[in-house]
Amino acid sequence: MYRINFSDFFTSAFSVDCMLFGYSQGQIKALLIKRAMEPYNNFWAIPGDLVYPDEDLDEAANRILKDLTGLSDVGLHQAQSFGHPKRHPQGRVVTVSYFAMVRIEDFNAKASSWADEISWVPIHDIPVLAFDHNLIMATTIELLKQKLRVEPICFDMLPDRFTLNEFQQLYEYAYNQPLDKANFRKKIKHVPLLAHDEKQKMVKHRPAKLFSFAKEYYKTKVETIDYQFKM
Amino acid sequence: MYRINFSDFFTSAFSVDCMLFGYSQGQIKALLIKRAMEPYNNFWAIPGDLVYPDEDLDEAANRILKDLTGLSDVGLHQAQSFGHPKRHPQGRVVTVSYFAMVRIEDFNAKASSWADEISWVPIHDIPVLAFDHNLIMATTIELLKQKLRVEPICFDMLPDRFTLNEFQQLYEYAYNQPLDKANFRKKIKHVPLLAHDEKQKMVKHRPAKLFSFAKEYYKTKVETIDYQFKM
DNA sequence: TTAATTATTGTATTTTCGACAATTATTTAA
DNA sequence: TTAAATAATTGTCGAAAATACAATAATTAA
Repeated sequence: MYRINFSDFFTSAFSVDCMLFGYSQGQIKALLIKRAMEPYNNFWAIPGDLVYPDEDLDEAANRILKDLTGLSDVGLHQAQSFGHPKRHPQGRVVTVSYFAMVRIEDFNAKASSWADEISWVPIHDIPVLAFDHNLIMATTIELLKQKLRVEPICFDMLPDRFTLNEFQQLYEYAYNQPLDKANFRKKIKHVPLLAHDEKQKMVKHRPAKLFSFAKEYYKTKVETIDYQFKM
Repeated sequence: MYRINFSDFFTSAFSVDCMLFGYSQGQIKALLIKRAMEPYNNFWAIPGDLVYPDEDLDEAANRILKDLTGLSDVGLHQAQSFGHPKRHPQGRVVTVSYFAMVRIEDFNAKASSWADEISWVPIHDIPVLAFDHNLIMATTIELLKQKLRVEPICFDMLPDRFTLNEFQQLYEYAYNQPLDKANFRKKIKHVPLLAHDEKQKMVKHRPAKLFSFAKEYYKTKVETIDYQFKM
């Protein structure tokens, strides 16, 4: 075991990568930015930034989110950390990845100083990305899918009022397999939904009833609802 | 938004905290070390170390594990990262926590340069720890419990040959609730176990049959076994 | 040989799963 | 105004799984 000076350890930086997921047109999409600087100029990338010396990781993730979208008070989930010594060409940068779910329609994500252009890309069609961002993306998408099974976080992506079919289609897209309508409705019967009188409009067939997620009620009852396979 | 020099970001260090879990006497235990240096001299802590400049995170975790126990080729799971600016009194240190499951009987963990003393402590009786290690411990234990539901990792803690009761008691301790024997056996009927002719010895009652986990078989079949609640 | 102890297996009821069928409400085109 | 088309919604039924509880079997210790 070799020894180096204590101070030699304090020569790295860390960053936070902040993945945003949304749902539109039957697809779950991730927000990508086109880099406007070296390294990897013009590559698509996950939005992220270095963490400031006096910032906690969660704070940094929130700052980036705010910068990019104007949103605050969004539920951020920490995913994995990545630290290959060569992952960043300009020095040792360990990155912590976060993800959050948002309603794409609710706001206009804005290209900030670090990006020219942004784009919502279906998670099944992610292009080649800068750095090790393809690895980060793939790992984080797996985590998202796991959480979708266990926590009712999909409602952060759905519009405030949604049809049961939209709800179902989100899961169909995530797991890439069709689900039976009738059975899906039985499975979600313990998820607290509010039924509205309002119905779908502008559709050329029988309109579906609209529902919304009873978030407040869920919070008080969360302990008693079992979303998880139990051993 | 304030601006600082690029080079000012490269002033932090990384550490890896490496939690070991084992199972003995009906309890899931975590390995703690008693620190033999400042800061937090004489406090119990999670074994960990700074990451070397040319090391990947996983490598560092493996190195620590090897140092501490002599073991390599142990399945390490990354948990969460923690980065409060004040979490370490001597500078900015972001830590990535890992955990692994081992058989306590299989080896003698040795106090290394950084520790006087080590101890296996039941996860339900963790004392006050150095740094923010109580937070790290609690978070990681939750993650362990989650993984126990979803992946057959408990066998890394059990002896090579175990009784079905030992298997069951591990889960009872983890979730802190009694389980019905007959029903437990039905639930695990799709877990690939090898039954041995050998039986328990030195017990003052009818000896139980011994089983072992069919790891190789499991690896080939893992795709088809569903350990998880499916939406 | 018997009491004590724990392992192991079984049964009966309820609940959920999974595939599919039937019915209902609405729009659009004839 | 009516019928066809489309999709929403609800229902049925057998199979499988979960749950509660009971019965039986195998050992040891006295």
